[in-house]
Amino acid sequence: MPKPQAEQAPGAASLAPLDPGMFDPVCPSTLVPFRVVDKWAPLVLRCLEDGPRRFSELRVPLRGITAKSLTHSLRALEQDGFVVRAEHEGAPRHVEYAMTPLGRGLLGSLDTVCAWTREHWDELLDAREAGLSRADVR
Amino acid sequence: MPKPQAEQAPGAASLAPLDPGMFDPVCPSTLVPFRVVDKWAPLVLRCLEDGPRRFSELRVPLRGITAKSLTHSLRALEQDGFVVRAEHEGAPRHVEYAMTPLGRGLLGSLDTVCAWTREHWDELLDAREAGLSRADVR
DNA sequence: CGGTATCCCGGGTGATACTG
DNA sequence: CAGTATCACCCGGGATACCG
Repeated sequence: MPKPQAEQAPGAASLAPLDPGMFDPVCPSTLVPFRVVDKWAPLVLRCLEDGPRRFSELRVPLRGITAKSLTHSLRALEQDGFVVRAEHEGAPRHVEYAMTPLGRGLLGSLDTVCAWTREHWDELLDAREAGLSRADVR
Repeated sequence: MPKPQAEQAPGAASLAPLDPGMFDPVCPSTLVPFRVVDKWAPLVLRCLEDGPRRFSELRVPLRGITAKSLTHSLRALEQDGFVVRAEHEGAPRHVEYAMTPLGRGLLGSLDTVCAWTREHWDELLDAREAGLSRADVR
């Protein structure tokens, strides 16, 4: 485990200074990069997979997300270059969000995790059940 | 995007009911499985990569983690079957934590994300910088 | 050594209302 | 339609103190 970096406040996953190459055990954002830690961001990204979507279109599959949270995630994803915002003219207003190549790449790499999860789904469930019953005993 | 499942409180990532195969846009835990959302858990797992470690040994690389948080993460990882706890006898007390095959598998799949991150590090930094300066303008 | 038990704080999240 | 503004709440996480 290389070089535990000194002064990195954990939790400052979003705009923290970043250090290439090195694994910093204190900063989750190096392990699970950037917005992945965010509650909604990965899901928002996923929803943009098949093409650009409008604000209100995004709210449908992400049931329960508030406008505020969606705005927040979109802004964050935009700042990190995973998503682009395009404002088309006309009334009523029309705004579209789309994935960038970078966003697509991130999503792709996340897919391998998803794939692993699906592959080992039964083991995961079993292990958890076992873990829970053991917790009962204690 | 298949079947948005009805009643899944987002945020209940840890012990929520899980649905195999399907992608549930409301539950982050299907995209980023289980403990990955947790702040420390992935890092704890990472620290166990090279072999079993004791409680206090884990606290070294994870600088700044409190005993409470470490305990919490370890318990969670244990419950989900990613880690095993072994209590050896003798005074002073001696407890060791080790990865299970499942844990190793999860970590492995996470590694692909890490690899992607490292590969695209420069792009990530550039994109973010661009995003930030754009944020200034607004 | 390997933890618990408390207290406390900040922010992430939601609910609701309002606006260009 | 695409958001902002405001309030309010919960709880993850840290600090500190204590225990077997």
